[in-house]
Amino acid sequence: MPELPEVEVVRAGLEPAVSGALVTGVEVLEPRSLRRHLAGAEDFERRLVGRRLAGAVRRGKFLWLPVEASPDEAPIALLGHLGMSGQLLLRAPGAEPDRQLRIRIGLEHPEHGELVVAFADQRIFGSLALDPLVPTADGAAGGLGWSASLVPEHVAHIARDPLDPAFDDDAFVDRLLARRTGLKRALLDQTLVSGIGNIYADEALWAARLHYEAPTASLRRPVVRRLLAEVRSVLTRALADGGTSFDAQYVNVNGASGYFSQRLNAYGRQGRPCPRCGRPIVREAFMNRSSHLCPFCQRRPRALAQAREGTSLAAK
DNA sequence: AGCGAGCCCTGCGCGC
DNA sequence: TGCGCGCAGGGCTCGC
Repeated sequence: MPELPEVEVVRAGLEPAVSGALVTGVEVLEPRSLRRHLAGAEDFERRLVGRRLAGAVRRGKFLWLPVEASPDEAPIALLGHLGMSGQLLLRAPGAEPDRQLRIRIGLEHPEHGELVVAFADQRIFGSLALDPLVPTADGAAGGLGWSASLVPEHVAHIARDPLDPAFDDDAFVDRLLARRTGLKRALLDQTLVSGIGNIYADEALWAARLHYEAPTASLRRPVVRRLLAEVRSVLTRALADGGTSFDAQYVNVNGASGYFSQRLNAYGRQGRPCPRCGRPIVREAFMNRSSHLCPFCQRRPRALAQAREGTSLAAK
């Protein structure tokens, strides 16, 4: 579910509440939400309770809360990924349990007093884990929200996102042009560029008038640069609106929805008019998901169209 | 290198 | 009303 803007809203909401807070208790209600913490729930709880959290950091769709350094342990962080339906909520200690509550983390903050970080997740594709921090490959800060050049081990292979000051535009363009794949597939590849999911890929492609199956190798450099600018633009605008909420699945740390769904031009708008040309937006199957596009504004590349015709003729 | 398939899951809305 | 189906903001692993 949540893509970069939604995860950033959550990070920004957590930051003031968790920075400097002591972990007073951990309650694991659903062990499957720790599937990426291989040592299990008991280990997770034992190593987290009594530790102090140092902030909230994000790279792409990954979020982590660094644990304050201890003299007898290598640096670690509480790593979270929301998957398709995960939420991190800030609650008062006595509050009613949230729907699909999986893990509760009790905190004592020097200024804000007692509070609870509740991890709720309908589909259990998301997870929390304690992960060792390792140095970043480029020496720059690990992500947004913290100056240390450290990143959780399980995030080390994830590319920087387009809102990261250390994102290298030229390197991204070079790497994308070197791929032999379809354009949307490349945008969704978190090892090439992170933070983009199905919604913002469709929105950026619509804005740049590019077809999702355009072969990456066929593109010209300025076209890729323009696409990157559109990616940044849509991520930034969505963030300013508090993210995209279609239902109660995505909410900020206080349980409130974002408003960017009202500004979507292509995603989820099949059958409705393209805001640019008025012709209907269509939905097509793609990677066991969907792509939404305006077939007029976003023409299928000719070489690909011919190949398709060839295939269908051959099939007859 | 890249891709498709399979897997990890729950719950909602729809048509019958 | 009940049931089956398709659908959903993600990502990891494996075999080809």
